[in-house]
Amino acid sequence: MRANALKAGEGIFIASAAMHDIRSIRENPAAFDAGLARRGLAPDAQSLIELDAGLRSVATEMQAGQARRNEASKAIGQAMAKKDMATADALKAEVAALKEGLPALEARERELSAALTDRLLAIPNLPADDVPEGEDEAGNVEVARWGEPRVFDFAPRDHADFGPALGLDFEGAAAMSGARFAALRGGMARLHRALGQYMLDTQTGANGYEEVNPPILVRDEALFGTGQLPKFADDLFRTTDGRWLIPTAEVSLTNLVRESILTEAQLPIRFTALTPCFRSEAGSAGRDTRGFIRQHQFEKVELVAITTPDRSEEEHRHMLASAEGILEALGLPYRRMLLCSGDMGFSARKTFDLEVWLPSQNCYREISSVSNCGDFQARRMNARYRPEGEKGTRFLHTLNGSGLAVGRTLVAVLENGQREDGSVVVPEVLRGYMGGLEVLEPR
RNA sequence: GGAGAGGUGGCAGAGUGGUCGAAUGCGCCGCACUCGAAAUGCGGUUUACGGCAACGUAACGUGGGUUCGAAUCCCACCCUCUCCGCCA
Repeated sequence: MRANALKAGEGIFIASAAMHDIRSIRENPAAFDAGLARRGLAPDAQSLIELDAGLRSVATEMQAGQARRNEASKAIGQAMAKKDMATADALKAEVAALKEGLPALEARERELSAALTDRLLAIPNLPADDVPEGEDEAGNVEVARWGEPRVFDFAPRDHADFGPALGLDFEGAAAMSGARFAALRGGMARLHRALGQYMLDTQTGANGYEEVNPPILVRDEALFGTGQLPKFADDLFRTTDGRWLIPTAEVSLTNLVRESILTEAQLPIRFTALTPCFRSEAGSAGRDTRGFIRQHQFEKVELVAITTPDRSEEEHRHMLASAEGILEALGLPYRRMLLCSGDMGFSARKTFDLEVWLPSQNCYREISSVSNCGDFQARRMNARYRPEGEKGTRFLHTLNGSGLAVGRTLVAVLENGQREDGSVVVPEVLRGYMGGLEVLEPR
């Protein structure tokens, strides 16, 4: 039992309710419901539209009342300026009567507006048209494969078995922190560091991402913006002062543009960061309990792109290539999966997962997830840009992906590079980061 | 942690209960003048929501409250700055 669930009224509810655009739902309810259906969700448009209609009728009535009140108040001011107290007092009495029902209308309007916002905040992004139909991961489509899984002349072992001899210390970490923690020691720590540095250097180099060292403790608003809240509070760690540990640097990097209006010339913006990530893993009891695959704390090099709608597909491809390049440089076989409508994360409209080959499990395991969120997060964050030669503003598109998860990459390097004697070959591109070390030997 | 100051339009900056969505300056856009430019003059220049429109409503950090009426008064929170303390 976790205590993270936001109590009613506790959360920060974004004032200018953007998220899903109620106007477009109103104009095309069938398309909205069809999108929900692809997500495996029940139709909701009808009920949202009724709520919205109720809200607008109350709002109209409220505004009419306010208009009358404002008009009379002005007249009172004018009368008082002329020292005509009799008229002023008469008007005051009149407005007082007028005002009878107004507070109730205002309260009702607030209530309905908050209710609509709450409903809209809890609805996931709708899948893009080219996302395949499917209920769960069985519906994902393999779209590419790179590299040949190595043929072993001995039975490849699980990293959890041969890792400890190389400095992967589960017991020491468990003694102080509990399950799902590990301490890396000696060459293992350095290999992990080398991986992170190599990834960061590559993303900031040829791939054009700006390095950021962001906060990893954030407030409610940030998590509402990227979509972890309000629905997934139980997956997160919360501090005693009400902040949250980020589950991914996507939160920190994307929120860098919250509530801002960018010029088209500033785009695209590409951010990368190497940060610790924290996840409660509340819903994954029993899964991946052995080894370094699923930890409460892990490091990840995150990629985030902020762009215009017409360029977000292109940016998605670039991000995918940026993540895949790391796997290829490390010589790790992987496959690219296009996630089906039922398996995508809350904020995504289209996601590719990269899965790396793990010989001990004889299968591919997720090591990166690269998503185009369209304008979904931008609406929640109120992040806009000014199109050149146009008057108003439009919502940005945001994308995020791992480039890559450092801990899982370490696992892949260990397992794919293991030798029968329990040593591990250090990939060539990392050797410069390891003082030229070519092989990690058992201690 | 203690003490103090402050958050107003793209920017600077006035406004401390009444025709204030907000003076003035800068910037920006248009027009005039000019061969052209500068200078000058005139006009314009926030956003969101509802409405076919006329128009209405809301917004002066955020959220509440007082009042016939709030940028202005009260409460809470957020943020910035200055000084002191502590600290990697």
